[in-house]
Amino acid sequence: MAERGRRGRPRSAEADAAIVAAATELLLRHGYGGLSMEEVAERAAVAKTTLYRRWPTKDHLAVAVVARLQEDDEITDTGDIRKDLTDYMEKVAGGLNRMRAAGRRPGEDSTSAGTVAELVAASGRHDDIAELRGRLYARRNALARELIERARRRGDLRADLDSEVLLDQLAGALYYRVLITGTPVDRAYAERLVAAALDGAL
Amino acid sequence: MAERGRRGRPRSAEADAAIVAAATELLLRHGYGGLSMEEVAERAAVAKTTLYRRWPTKDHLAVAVVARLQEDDEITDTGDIRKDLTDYMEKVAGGLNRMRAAGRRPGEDSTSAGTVAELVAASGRHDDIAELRGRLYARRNALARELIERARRRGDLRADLDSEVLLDQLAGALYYRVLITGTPVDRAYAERLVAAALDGAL
DNA sequence: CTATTTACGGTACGAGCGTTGCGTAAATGA
DNA sequence: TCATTTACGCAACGCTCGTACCGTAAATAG
Repeated sequence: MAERGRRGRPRSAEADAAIVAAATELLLRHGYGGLSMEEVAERAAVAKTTLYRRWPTKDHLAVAVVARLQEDDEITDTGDIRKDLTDYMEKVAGGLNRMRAAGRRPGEDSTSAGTVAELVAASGRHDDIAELRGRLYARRNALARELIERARRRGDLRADLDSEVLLDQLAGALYYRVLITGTPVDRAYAERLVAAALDGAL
Repeated sequence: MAERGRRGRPRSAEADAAIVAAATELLLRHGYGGLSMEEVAERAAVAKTTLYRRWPTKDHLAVAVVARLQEDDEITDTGDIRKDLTDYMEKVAGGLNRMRAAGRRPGEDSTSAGTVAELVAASGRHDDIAELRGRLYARRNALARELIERARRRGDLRADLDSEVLLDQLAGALYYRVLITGTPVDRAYAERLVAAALDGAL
């Protein structure tokens, strides 16, 4: 049986599930450094070679785990561009904060970006991960851009708007705070951010 | 002789210089992954323990190397806030691009952030590095904020300006492009960025 | 039923980070 | 001069990532 046309012994779905479960548990509880391939193999009751048959490196496994945790946030368009952008920023911030919380024991290491930074670094180490992440961001970006475009056509935004830079500013500020400054981001900050971007500094 | 009050054998300044030189060479030529502690020790003609006596981890050594490479860019105030901010952004981008180029052979891995991302991750792994970087950014941030504050008092910027968010937007967009998007940043982009931040989207 | 193909488990290994222990070298203080 | 203190070189080790090899298990093709 198995998949039509596939020869040989099929991959074990149980192993898949057990590995991902163990890896998720370790990553969330002990952070990126606490995610040990040998520990995952032992907890999943699987040989280490079985891990590497599915994911070529620990980075790839970690990316797979985090990708599974990120529900793809839809963008809502209520017609109020200020509210829509703020909601969108809040969703992005939520994803960041969720990763940011991984592997942190209370009181310890309270300002670092931990897992988020490790995943960014993983993109730098492996071209295929960078490509994957690029596609994800391109898709999300395209959605947000449509939102902006509609608002612009309604006349709610200036006609000569640089939507690429606008999105860089918005998302960039969030990532900058989480990754570089180490400050958490909440809805209040998202509101200030959107206000600044819309109203300008002059 | 040696330092007044210091007992025992003094640290070798030659060793210091040789280590930093070897580490810089390796980091720039082969990137973060190509920076091997044992290779550094061998090239510097020094025992590995001598490295670890000075820097507790490879991350710390790498940070020291990069910090030495970053000339501290002064912020100039010509009275034209648009120009001053653009110049400042260009300097920040220059530092990023310099690190971004490290360890990349032509044609290979052309979109990643490499060393920049690894250093951000290093901040997440070690509290003392995060603190050090925090101080550096706070200092730089304070200078930029003074620049903005002066412009605001001149009446060149709106009175109710959120200068914290403005700087997050500007620097954030640069880091976002380099780290997440993988796009290089140049003066033209800095101009678009400042224009968008000053003029607003409405 | 048999041959082929692919997955699995287990072990061993190389490479790199970081640590430990020990004998030796270079400085200071009495 | 001699004890003390700190740095150095060297070798060995434990840990983790990732790879190689091998015998075995589970599927398909004929």
